[in-house]
Amino acid sequence: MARIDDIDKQILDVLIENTRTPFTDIAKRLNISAGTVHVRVKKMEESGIIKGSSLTVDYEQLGYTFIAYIGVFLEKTSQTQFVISRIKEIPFVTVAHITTGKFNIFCKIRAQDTTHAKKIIFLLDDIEGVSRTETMISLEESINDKKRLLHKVFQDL
Amino acid sequence: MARIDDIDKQILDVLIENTRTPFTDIAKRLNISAGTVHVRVKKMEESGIIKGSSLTVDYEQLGYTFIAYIGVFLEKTSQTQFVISRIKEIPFVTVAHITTGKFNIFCKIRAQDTTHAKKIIFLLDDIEGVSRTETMISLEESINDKKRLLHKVFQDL
DNA sequence: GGTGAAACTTCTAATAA
DNA sequence: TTATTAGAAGTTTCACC
Repeated sequence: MARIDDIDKQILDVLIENTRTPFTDIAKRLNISAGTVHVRVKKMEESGIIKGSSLTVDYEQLGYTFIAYIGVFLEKTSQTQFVISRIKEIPFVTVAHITTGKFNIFCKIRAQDTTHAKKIIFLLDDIEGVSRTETMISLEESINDKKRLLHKVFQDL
Repeated sequence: MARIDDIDKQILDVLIENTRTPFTDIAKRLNISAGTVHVRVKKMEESGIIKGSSLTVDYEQLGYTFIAYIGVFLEKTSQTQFVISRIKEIPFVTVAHITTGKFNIFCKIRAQDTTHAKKIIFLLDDIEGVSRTETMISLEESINDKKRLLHKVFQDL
């Protein structure tokens, strides 16, 4: 666990909510100087705690309305890394985990529609070492909130 | 599908990679003026295509090393919305979908360790209407790249 | 470490094309 | 719709606590 103090945590909290919050604003809120905010952010960037920033985009408006989770079964566990490397080549697979339990690998895909999704799933099925896949289509993305966790990062359950 | 043109797409592409890229930089790359970038970004914010921005944080460094996916089985489908509303109250559930297939609801949790995860899973199990849950622990997050999709948003398969 | 102020860069909004 | 421009705002550096 990186050693960051309470000020750092508060800075993170603000920037997680909105990356573009001016340092001068943050400084005012936390009663420190903008220079201090700047130095601390820079340090967290250097230490890798802050990995980058990204826009939150409305995929639906861009025509990407289809989300599914796909469990992947392998013929042999030893093929895991190979299959992962092949999955990385498929666009629209946005998340993939090696998991315990039912599946060997577990992915999330985002596609335009069912036809598009079918193509992606077929690509997955065709990877050497994949015995079969199991698809769970999302009917509604009820929670998807990076901020949810992040605001709670330092809160106990 | 929102009507955005090629310039908009290119602006999105840059900002998705790094929200803090100066508009003057983007302007140079695309051979347009910074004012134009500004106007276009503003429009995309107003239309909701740009929903916000967030820091990408290294959770591992913050002590959150445990990721699991949890499939939730309900006693009756009619309880779905109620259960979702209860799940929303649980911190550390970062994603939840209503799905077809095996499970009724499908969540992702991020926790500090197994003890912490156990508490979260027990909270889920205790929700009225939940008959049981099935946990898949992530051994490795091999792909988690918002940028992966985003850069490909306008690419065909 | 933190501050405050100066120097520099970027943003924004209004105007003009 | 896009470009220009000037004033406002934000960032960064640095000498000094």
